[in-house]
Amino acid sequence: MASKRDFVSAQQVAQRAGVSRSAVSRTFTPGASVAPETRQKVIEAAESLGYHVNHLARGLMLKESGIVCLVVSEVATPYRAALLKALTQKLQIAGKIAMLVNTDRSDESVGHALKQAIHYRADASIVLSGMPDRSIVELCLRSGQRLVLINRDDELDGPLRINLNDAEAAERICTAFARAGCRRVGFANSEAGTASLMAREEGFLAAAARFGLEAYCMRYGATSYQSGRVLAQRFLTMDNRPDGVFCASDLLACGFMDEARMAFGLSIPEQLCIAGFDDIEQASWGSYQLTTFAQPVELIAGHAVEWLQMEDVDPISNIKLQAELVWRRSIRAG
Amino acid sequence: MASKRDFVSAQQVAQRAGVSRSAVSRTFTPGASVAPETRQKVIEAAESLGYHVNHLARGLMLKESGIVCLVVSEVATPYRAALLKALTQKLQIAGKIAMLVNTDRSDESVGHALKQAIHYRADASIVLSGMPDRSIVELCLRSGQRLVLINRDDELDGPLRINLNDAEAAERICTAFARAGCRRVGFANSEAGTASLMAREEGFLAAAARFGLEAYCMRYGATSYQSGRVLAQRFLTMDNRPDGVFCASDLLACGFMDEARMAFGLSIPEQLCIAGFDDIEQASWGSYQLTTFAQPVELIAGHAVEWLQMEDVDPISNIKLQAELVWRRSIRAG
DNA sequence: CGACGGATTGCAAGGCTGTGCAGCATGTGG
DNA sequence: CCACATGCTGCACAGCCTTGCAATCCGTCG
Repeated sequence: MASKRDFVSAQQVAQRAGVSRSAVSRTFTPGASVAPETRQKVIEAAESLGYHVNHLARGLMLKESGIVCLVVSEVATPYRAALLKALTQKLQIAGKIAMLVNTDRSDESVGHALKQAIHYRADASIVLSGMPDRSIVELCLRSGQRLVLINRDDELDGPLRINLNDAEAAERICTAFARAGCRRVGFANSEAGTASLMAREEGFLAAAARFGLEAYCMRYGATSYQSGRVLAQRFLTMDNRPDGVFCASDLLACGFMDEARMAFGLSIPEQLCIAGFDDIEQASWGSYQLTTFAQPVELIAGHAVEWLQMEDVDPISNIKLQAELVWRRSIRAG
Repeated sequence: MASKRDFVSAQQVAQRAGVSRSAVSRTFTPGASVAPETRQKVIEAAESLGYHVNHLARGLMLKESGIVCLVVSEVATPYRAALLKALTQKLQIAGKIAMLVNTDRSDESVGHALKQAIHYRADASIVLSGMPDRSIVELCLRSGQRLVLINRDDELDGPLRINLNDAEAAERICTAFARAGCRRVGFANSEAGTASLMAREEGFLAAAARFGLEAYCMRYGATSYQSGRVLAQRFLTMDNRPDGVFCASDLLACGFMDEARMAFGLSIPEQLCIAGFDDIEQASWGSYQLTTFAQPVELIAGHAVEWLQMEDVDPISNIKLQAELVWRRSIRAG
């Protein structure tokens, strides 16, 4: 196969157009000085030969590949997929191209991903999952690679860190539960232990304490639909089952709701109030009508990509965005 | 920013290790002849400097970039996201890296995507959505770029074409409906007009005719949950509403079910049988329990990636895979 | 002890592009 | 008609890597 590889080079175009190779290069470089006539000849020759500038060589020269590396685990998850979509779209508009690296959430594999980014001299990397090792982060920064961490810890300096007001959001849910007349509330979390997940948990429990509500917290498995069902089993078989449960993510919430209805015959929100986080598409589906906080996916992607294009950036850049409450029908009105 | 760009090169490693640049290169080329002692020195120097082979330059030399371009629209859709995940994983295992290009389903934008692939000298492109122009396909092939079309038309020669037994699957659903005692059946389709979608439609209608079932067909909007609801509205307000509906995709089916239950109070499968296609995660959720055909996502991805790695390939390569029926609870047992 | 073979190593070419610099032609103004 | 500014163009180099080829080194055998 490799033997068959035969792309047309600027050299050939130049020959065909009867000009120098530089002229070809300049034709495809915006702002370069080329006579309209020459440009025309070059474009025609390029067209007929099917020439396309080699971005590998170009990246080599300019030290700017145009590649942005997206580091993600669980791509198929609704929230991740939505964010991925927004990011790739904005990147394309900005003239960048997205490289996708799948990780298994282990920090080690995130490191592996970032090494790939370095291999391809990516202009930047955006991390949606896991937490890279400090040493690798430094390596990236040292080689002039921008880094964006979305909903990650914010220990490290250098990268842009985009986070949400998780704690406040949790507090608002707690308020809503209180207004709905809930007495005992619960927080259903996964064992992922992400910074944002933990912030929601702490925020919720703190608020519950302030409201004087009895509060329980449970963690189980991955942040998935299945875990939601298991958590429902555990919560709803308690002696004093809670009548309001905040799930750390919509997937958990969907699983929780299904289990609550089918295995326990509970009606939502009459007998049990539920809230989620993310506002994945399914949260709006008829069977769920889940009250939840919407991740401002477009905004996140927008800020990330905008930051990547800025000339100079502050070594400590933080962006805090607001997750907006989407009121549907899984919590009783106050 | 670009000014700050400063990756360490093989030159510097060589200097530090006190060897020639070739030695460095050979150290990182499997199978090359290097003395263990030299290799050790090089590796240490590389480690301490944070050297990583420049895949841009390497791709330039070898005429093999290691990049595979994935052309997708509606990335956030469950089936697409699942396929994307499987593909990126298999590609990573094969030592390739995935570039993701978002399209808007227009053939023109698919062309744009493939041009990006050419720019970066991708080893191959995998098209999951839309249908590229013949001229661009030829350009890709001419430059030695492999092409895989998943669930697309199969007019063009050169690319690998992976398809499913859509028609047979539709037929089996029709059989199941007949066994369940359905009298009037319907096919709910979107207006996307994809080859696979149309094959399901035709297969279903043909089978219905053979069974002597009254059959209706409707098409509306995009292949989405919302369209499913609209289609349900239209089907269920008919004078002679069907009692078995095959939805062209699971998303449509989920929307259809929700609308049927909530707006029409129908119980499934007692009063209405529903089937879908894709077996997205939500199809297995408690609220749906949808009987559907499973896209063999892993197999599709496996075959695609395997084909990419083959030495020589046939100009006409077709792979036909079986979608397996997943029996849940949206069709009455026969 | 000399020759020979095998393992390593360095040199230099080749792959493709962008761009500073100097030369060229052309046009303009005096 | 000449001096000068202006706008294009081509040359050559730099950027980083892989690899064929020739040279070198060392061990071993006759």
